[in-house]
Amino acid sequence: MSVISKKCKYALKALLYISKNSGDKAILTSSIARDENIPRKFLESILRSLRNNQVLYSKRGKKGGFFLLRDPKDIYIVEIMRIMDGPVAMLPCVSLNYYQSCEECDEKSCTIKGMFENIRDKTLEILSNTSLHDLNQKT
Amino acid sequence: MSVISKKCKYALKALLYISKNSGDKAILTSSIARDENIPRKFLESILRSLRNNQVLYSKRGKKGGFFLLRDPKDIYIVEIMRIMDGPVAMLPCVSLNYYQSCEECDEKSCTIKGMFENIRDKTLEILSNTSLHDLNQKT
DNA sequence: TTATATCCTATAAAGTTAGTAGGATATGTA
DNA sequence: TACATATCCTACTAACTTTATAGGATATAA
Repeated sequence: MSVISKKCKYALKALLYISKNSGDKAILTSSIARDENIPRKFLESILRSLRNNQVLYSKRGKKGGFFLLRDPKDIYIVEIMRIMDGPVAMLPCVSLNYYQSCEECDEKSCTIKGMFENIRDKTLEILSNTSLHDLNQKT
Repeated sequence: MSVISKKCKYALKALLYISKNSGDKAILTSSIARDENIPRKFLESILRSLRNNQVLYSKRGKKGGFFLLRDPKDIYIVEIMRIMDGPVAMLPCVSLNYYQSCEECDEKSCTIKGMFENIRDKTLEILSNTSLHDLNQKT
């Protein structure tokens, strides 16, 4: 399957939620979990991972929670997907950020690579040019 | 990960092999397995599945093997990928052939669907217009 | 000092992937 | 008919990934 993981989907939903609701107050894991129907403990680890990757900033204790580290206009979907799910490409040997060679076939004479490179480029064009802000503009 | 399965990759390689080498003789599983470095028993089940889905025709016994049921110009990659891996889309709720609703979110107000529909369309445009014949033309 | 939130590690159930094993069945040829 | 050959079929399995859950440690505001 070429389907993204729930982890990735939850991450996107959570970031859009934070992006939409953040004023000067920190956003709580529990609020996101409640409003977006995401298992709280699972969400916790997702948010922590986004923090470890410089997407979110967090504050512990009372009045704690999460903030975006950057403007929603500067956070592109491709970054989140790579953090959560790894490669965007459909073949590891065609991935820009997570390249892995095929053991069983000779890449030079491979006749399917080209097509998957095209798909990768079309996909990246969209994912790299869509920000959290863009998605929150949708009605 | 949005990576296709090995099963799917093996299927594509096998079909390209059959497409390239088929005269009036049937193509043997063992030849494909040897030349394309695919585990024979695994390949057997892949080819059987392609036969069950009207892509291949098979003959048992001595002088048996596999043939394409259609002209390589009429077998598009999208068909093979759907048989082997199911949905092409990155979200089940955006899949044309394997639609599944999201339980946790309201599809009407979902702000990420649109982007994934765009990616789906760009991807399908390529996969639906590339045939086995097209890929075998590549050097 | 207390309530509240994140942080961290470990664990686990379920599902998927990537095969393997062993034989049943069909078919061309001598 | 006998035999070699190739697909067909079912069942099983090891490894890996996904999707969480449990239980507490740590930090912070009031």
